[in-house]
Amino acid sequence: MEFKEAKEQFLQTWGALGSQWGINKTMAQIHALLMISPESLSMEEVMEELQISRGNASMNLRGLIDWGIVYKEYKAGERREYFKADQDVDSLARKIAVERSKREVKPALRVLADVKNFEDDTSEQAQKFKMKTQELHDFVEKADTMLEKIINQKENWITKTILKLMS
Amino acid sequence: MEFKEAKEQFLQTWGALGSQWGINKTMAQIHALLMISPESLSMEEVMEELQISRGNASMNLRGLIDWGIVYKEYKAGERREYFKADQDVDSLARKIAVERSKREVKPALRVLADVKNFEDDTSEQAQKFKMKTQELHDFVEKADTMLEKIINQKENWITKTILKLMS
DNA sequence: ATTAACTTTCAATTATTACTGAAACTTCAA
DNA sequence: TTGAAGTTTCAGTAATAATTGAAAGTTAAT
Repeated sequence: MEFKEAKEQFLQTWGALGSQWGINKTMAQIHALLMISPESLSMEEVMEELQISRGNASMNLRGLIDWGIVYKEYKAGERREYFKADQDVDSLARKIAVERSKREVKPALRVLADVKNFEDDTSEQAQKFKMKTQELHDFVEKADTMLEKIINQKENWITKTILKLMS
Repeated sequence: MEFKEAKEQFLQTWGALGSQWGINKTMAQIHALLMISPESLSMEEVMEELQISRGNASMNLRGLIDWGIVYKEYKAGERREYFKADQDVDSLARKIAVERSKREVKPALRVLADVKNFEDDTSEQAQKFKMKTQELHDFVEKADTMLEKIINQKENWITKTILKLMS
């Protein structure tokens, strides 16, 4: 395998992994590309490497910046903007987790908490419903708390977590 | 809010949460429906409650059975098959995690491990690439290991994990 | 062996999500 | 203040994923 080919395959794989875990393919690929590039890249270069349109590149770069894992860089005397990725893999994962919790889990929790306040209904169905939604709410809340605790350990959170779990 | 309405909203929300986390909407909804039903349900009943087609119901029920979180039940003297969900929320989450790791993470790991065996290339690009893909591989592997450790704690794995993390 | 009750399959359709490309917008240098 | 270099926006289009529904398949009672 040649380097170029390896790079290609890596970008593909990372993109697929990303889209399975809630980041869209292009976004994951751009991030991966910036990760492995020694120098920051211009939008033009990103478009060229990944064979994507200007619009796509622009939107997803902005997305990455919004998520706080990619930064703009201005080179002296250059008009063009350059982009570079946060080099720290840990912080990437941490940011994704926080973001997804905020956007998806928290709103769902609100609904789950609310949904058991229906008008009195003593049917078996209604009683079981109340019980189960409560259970699900508690479960999701706990899982979310766990995730928060894990990612809030500064530095090497994965290693630290593994160690603690072995005790 | 009436019970019927509450149930409706719950099924919607749970479906949305599911699809964001890699189970398709209908599958998540069927599971949720079975969770809150005091009795096991026939395919007919599932179709009726969720307003979905026979094909959809059949495919997703099978999917749930494949994932090991829903079971068939045969009632004495009845032709029809009934379905019931695993009542334990914990085990549901555990099974999803295992399944996704197997289907998505493990294959990606193989690629990440492989991708640095390209023919000699001493360019800065290639060196950085080797380094970063190694880093990503180790990261993903660690995260996967962490997940395994978490879910392998029998009973109340979330609670146990939280406790350990507080130490 | 037939048939009624039920389940599965899958080609066609529909819904959802991502991507393109060109026009509009911004910025800065002359 | 003009225009060249660059970026953003977004309506239209393409790609992907989920769903339908009808036909084929299965099962078991008669």
